[in-house]
Amino acid sequence: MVLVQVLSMKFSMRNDEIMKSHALRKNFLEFFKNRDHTIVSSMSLIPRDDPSLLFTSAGMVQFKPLWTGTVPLSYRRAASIQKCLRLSDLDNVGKTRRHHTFFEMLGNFSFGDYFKEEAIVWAWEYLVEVLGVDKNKLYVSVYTDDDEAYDLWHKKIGLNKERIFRLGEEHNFWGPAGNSGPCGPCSEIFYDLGENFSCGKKTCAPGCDCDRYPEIWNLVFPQFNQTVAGKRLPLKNRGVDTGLGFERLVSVLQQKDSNYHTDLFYPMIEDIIRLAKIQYGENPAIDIPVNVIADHVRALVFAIGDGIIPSNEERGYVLRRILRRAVRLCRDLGIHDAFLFKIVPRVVEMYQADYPDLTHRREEITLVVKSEEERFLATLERGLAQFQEIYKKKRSISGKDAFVLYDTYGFPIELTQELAKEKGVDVDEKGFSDMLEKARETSKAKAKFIPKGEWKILKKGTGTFSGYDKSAADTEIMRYNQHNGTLEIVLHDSPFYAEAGGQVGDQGEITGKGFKLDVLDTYWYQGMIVCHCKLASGKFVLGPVHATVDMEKRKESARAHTATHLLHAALRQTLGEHARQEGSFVEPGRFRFDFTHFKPLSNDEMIAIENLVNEKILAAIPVEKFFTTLDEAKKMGAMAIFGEKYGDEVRVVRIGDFSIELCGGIHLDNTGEIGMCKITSQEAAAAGIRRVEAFVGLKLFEELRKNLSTVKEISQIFGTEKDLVQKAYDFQNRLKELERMTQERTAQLVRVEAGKLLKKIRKEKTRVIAEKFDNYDMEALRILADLLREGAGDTMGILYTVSKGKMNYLLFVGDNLLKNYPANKLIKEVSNILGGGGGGKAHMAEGGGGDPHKIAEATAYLKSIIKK
RNA sequence: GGGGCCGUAGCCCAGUUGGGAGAGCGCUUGACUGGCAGUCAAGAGGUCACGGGUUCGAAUCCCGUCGGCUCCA
Repeated sequence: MVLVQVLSMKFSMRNDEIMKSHALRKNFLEFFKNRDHTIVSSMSLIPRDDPSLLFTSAGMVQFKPLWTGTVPLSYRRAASIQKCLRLSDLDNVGKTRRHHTFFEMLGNFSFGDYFKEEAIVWAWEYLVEVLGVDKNKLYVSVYTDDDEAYDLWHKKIGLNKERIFRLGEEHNFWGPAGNSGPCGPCSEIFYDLGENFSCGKKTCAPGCDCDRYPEIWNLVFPQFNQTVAGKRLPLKNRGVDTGLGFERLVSVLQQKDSNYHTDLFYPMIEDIIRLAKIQYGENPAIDIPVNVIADHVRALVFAIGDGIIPSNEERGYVLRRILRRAVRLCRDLGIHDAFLFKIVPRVVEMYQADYPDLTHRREEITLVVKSEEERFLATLERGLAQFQEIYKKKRSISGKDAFVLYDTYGFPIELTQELAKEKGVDVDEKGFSDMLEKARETSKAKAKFIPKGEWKILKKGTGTFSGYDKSAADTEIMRYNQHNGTLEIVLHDSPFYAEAGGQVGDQGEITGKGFKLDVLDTYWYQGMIVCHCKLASGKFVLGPVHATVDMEKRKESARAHTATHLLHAALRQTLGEHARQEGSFVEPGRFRFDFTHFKPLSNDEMIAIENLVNEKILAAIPVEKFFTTLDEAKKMGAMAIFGEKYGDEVRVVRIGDFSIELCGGIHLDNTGEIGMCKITSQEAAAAGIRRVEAFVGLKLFEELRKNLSTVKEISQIFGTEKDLVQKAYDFQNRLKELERMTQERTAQLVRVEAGKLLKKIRKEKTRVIAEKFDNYDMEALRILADLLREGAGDTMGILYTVSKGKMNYLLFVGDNLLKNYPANKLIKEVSNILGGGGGGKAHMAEGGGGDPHKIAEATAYLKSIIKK
């Protein structure tokens, strides 16, 4: 039976159709399905429960807990095609023919089932028998002392010794994805593209960095579990983890000399060269940027498709970097406007058969890419101006300048170098990279909270979540991790809900013999629910513990969470089916909700949505929560968000016939418990994505009470409850009017006063005056001083005012005296005498403080110096 | 999570080491012109993001909060 299947497949591979990537994906999964493997669909690029991983970076990521035994096995063999995103090769992308940021990884897996023999036999069989790959072009490697694998290749497969290489830890020991987890020796299969692709070194052989021998299939034999500290412990379900690089495989089968010339990329490249009006395949200086752009756009499409939005932190930031790198390369091709977004529809078209979700999100992805491109172009423009400024001032660009441009203004170092070259100056590259390195160090030194200490394992297993039905538990600690005064704790029976689906983790306390821990947060880590705790009292000792969830906070969280479901349904009903959830953040009493919609909500829409939500609250509809299969849930019309679940079982939350969603979060039993829901703000979260914030329950009530009491207070001030807004405007206008009038009057008054003083100065022929003005502010004194300076250029004087026991004074100096007696110098002496402080400009200075009785003394001083 | 830069009129921004809140564009009104474009003149518009502190005095200095940009993890 199996044989027939293989033969028929082999036959069909002669057909060109099956060499197309789409057919190949199916073919691979079929092959392993026929060998009793469960086909598991690709996980999102956002790993579900591993905070140590930024992206799904390998096919095995979603299976990690299956080897360590932290999750019960629902199958022992699996095969998958996994979307992956890897940043570690970013700089290699484009330089080689085989590195990518985004790639698909085909893989077959065994968890405590088959081991090296089947893995090797099937891999060989699939490549040679089914796909008809020329076995004379294949080489393999094994780990230094892995004789078992060596013998299998040599004796079982019959491979010549010249074709088997023993390589060291660097090549043939597969470290864990992230900083811990399953790992083990591996055996790789290489394809020889021929001498044309060789680096030409004598040492060039499988494992070489150059393009000649791409590693197409890596067969890993996980048998250790690496701890954070780097210790390797035996793995519970040792097995097999293979990764067949899809792009490389397709390239071999379609007999292309580069991954970029396969049907996984070429249609994009055709678009790029057509739109940019350039020639491809003649000049590496053009080909390489084109290839990289194709790679990056593909990565962007899949990442944004999985709900990641370019931003300045974490995953979003990585995305931003990828996009910006592509935009910069566009400039090398002479493209200065937003361009990448034009390629997006092609990617969707190429991949939608196997990734149907992309189809629904095409417009959104395009828009996100476009607006992010435009944003970066603006950043570039700013940086360009900044560069010109620095250059104009200094005629050179130091490493520090380059770093500031990069670090503060986001201006790529490559562009700085290009611009500097045009100007004929050098950039101190070493100085730049030194500063970057230093910045990296300081950033790393204050790294974040992922358990850093060593896990102490008291009992094997992951523990379970029991908090759907209860708020407290008597239980025991399965493992803990103590580090710098904080404790990470995994409970056997955890009533604490771990952060997921936008709902924040539970808080509460864990008490034991003679100690109490505050649970500050709860999160998922490799299939385990971990409580982040701080010792509140006593001394932490092992033993039975009592765990209590802070139910007040949780109830308010549940209010907010159930309200998001109502809001989601209300948005779709009011705005249309396109209003899909993009993400949410739920905390006690309030929530944020992002959804796709292309313009701001109007006032009417907002009211309609709020009304609908509150109607459903007042209708007190029961909230049902139950587990079922994914298929069954979809049949019921449940909306699935990005969440990925193990196995087939999913949790459904249904609110009458109004809302049905897949959700693992904590919900109320009845919508009536929400109390009330009010949207408090809306804004744009990204292009095409709106964000609203809302309050619910007690927190909303608090807010309302605060607002009402404010209004009441204002009413009391105005003496009426009617037309408060109009009243406020009236007051404001009246105030302005009065201010203007006061100003005018002071000006008049000051003119009169100035006239009097000028007359006095002329009459007395004095050159130093000192006058006190009650109820004048500094503004009036300044105007007065100006008038005096105009009328008497040979005079200086002190004008002062005393109010509330405080003196303020102003020293002015006439134009003819300016040079020899600048006011800002004199005021220091004067202030010394008076006992205050002051400063200002040459013609006028101000000061304050001090003793008014000493004004005579200060005047005498001024008179004394002017005589000199 | 850790750095850097920024937040001033409707808009783009200046504000020189703490001492009169400004320019340009836009807006309103008036004048010239048969009308428009244009020119000239006058004018309106600012809690200097917010909250503390230092000071006789803060847009300016210090601390905190919020928001934007940016680099690193």
